[in-house]
Amino acid sequence: MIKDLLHAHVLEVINSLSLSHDKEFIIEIPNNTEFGDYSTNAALVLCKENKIAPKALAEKMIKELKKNKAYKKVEIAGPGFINFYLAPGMYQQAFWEIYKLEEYGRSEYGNQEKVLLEFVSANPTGPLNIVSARAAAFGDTLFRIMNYTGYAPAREFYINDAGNQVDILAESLELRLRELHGEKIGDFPYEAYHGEYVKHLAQRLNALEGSRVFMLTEKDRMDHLKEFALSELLEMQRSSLEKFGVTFEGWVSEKTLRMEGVVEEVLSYLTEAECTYEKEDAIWFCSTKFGDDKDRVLMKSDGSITYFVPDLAYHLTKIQRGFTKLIDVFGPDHHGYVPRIRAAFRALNYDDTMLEIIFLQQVNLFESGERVKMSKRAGKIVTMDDLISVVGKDAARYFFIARKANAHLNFDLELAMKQNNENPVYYCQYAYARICSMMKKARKEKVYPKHFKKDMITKLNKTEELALIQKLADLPELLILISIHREPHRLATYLEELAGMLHRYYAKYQIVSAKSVDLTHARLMLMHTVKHVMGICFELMGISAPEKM
RNA sequence: GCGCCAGUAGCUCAGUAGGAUAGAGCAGCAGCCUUCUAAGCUGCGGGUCAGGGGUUCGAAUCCCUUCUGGCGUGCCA
Repeated sequence: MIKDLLHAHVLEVINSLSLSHDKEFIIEIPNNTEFGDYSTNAALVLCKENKIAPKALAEKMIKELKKNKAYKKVEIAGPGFINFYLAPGMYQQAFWEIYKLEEYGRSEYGNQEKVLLEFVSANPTGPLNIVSARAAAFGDTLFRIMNYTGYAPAREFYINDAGNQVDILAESLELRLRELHGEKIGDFPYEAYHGEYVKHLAQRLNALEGSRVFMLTEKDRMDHLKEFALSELLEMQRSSLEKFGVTFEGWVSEKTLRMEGVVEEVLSYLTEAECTYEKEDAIWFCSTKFGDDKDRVLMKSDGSITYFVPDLAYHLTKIQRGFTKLIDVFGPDHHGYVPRIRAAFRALNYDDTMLEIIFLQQVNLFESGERVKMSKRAGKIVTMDDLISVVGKDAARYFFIARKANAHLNFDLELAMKQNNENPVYYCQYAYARICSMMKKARKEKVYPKHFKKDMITKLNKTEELALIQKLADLPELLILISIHREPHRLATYLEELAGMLHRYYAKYQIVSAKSVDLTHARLMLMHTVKHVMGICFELMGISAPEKM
């Protein structure tokens, strides 16, 4: 918000000097405090189009800028930067604006655009693993921040409850069930699901229905087993996600889509658009005409359809439901899939820029320095529930949120189990708890003001205090940038920086002191606001804000 | 082979509409608790931003190229 004021002022000066300004200049906070509180590259950026040397231009602008008394100092530096040193009054004014807002940082930037965020969408053939946990933390946090910045986002989980994998699941369950009834089944098939959870499912079904399933015909039995396994596993996934603080506005079932006939519809659309052909008894989509590197099968030679068709149908329903931005959060193994979906959008005359895919890179699991390969089929996975019970929801969410999407992520189990302060979430939460503790003390010593008033602010003039205010002032713009670039990890960085400033401030100054009540009031007002802003950040990340630790 | 993503301190990672002396946490070393919580603070050490070239006032960031790693390249999902 301070940046906006400065930007407007610089623009005003540019206009008053009748300079052309086709190129965009920026206001930034220099990483070295010697270069002022804020700085602009305006003279460097605009010198060419105005045919004037950068330093001369900067001097000219500074002369005008200095007419505003809100600056302590405005000076030229380096090749032509203009550095601003603000008088405390400007920070204090900004602080008052921040203090007054209940939902500080909320904006209407997104214009209520309907955005569909699809993430996790794991096969319902087993418990959710660490990779899904990463997707859940990422997608949910992005949802919260977009919502806060004026978009109208919705979270959705696509349930892959039809097709091959589910059949294999049912077969695996049947084998375990037979085992339970004393049948010798020999080696468990390689393709089948080996995880312990299948045994648990079998036990549960056995307890409920005994051997009744075996009376059914082959087809009825498979359908029954499928239905049972799916509902159990889906519920398991839903509850894991809920424990992780993630809920979805929608759960869309592939099976349901198929029953509604949407899939045939899509096939007919593609055929009408003359984008399909028959080859080797299969029906193909000529996706190469639309930018894919090979054509894709829609219907296999055995008459069944590929995964692609219902998934495309699903994406089209998103558009039909009025969403104008479709964001898919995918694992890295799906990137080869994107060109064909885009191709289909183009083939059907949809704007494929509506579709945006975010790739989360994989999570590499380590155990005592050794890379562990995970495989759902082989039953070797670290589940999301394991993760939550071992490191806790807050630490786990933070761990995933704090890293940008397209970076590989190394996860060391032993390290996580130590549950030490390796995870910076404690650093942030501790800062919050410390503020609460100060307030408690202030109340106990009866120096906590009934109301915070504007004139208290003038006592805030220490470098550290103004720096804290500057940091607070940065949040609204940051949240918008996070929404635009889909980079929730930057909020974690912000929170760590804010927490660090708080810790240093705390160590250097006595906040609560009965000897100087006015100063205490002013500082408590600052603490109150920092706490409030940190609370907003925690909420946006789905992490709890502890009153004490 | 082709395609996508990545390579920044001992480790895990920030920094990207190009900005000034590349940052943080952990680990290491040395200090700081009779005073608001030491899950904290202060200081020290630690770097050829994978290598090379280019673009320009200016590059970790943009372009080209080489190397290394991961993933993809199913009538699987």
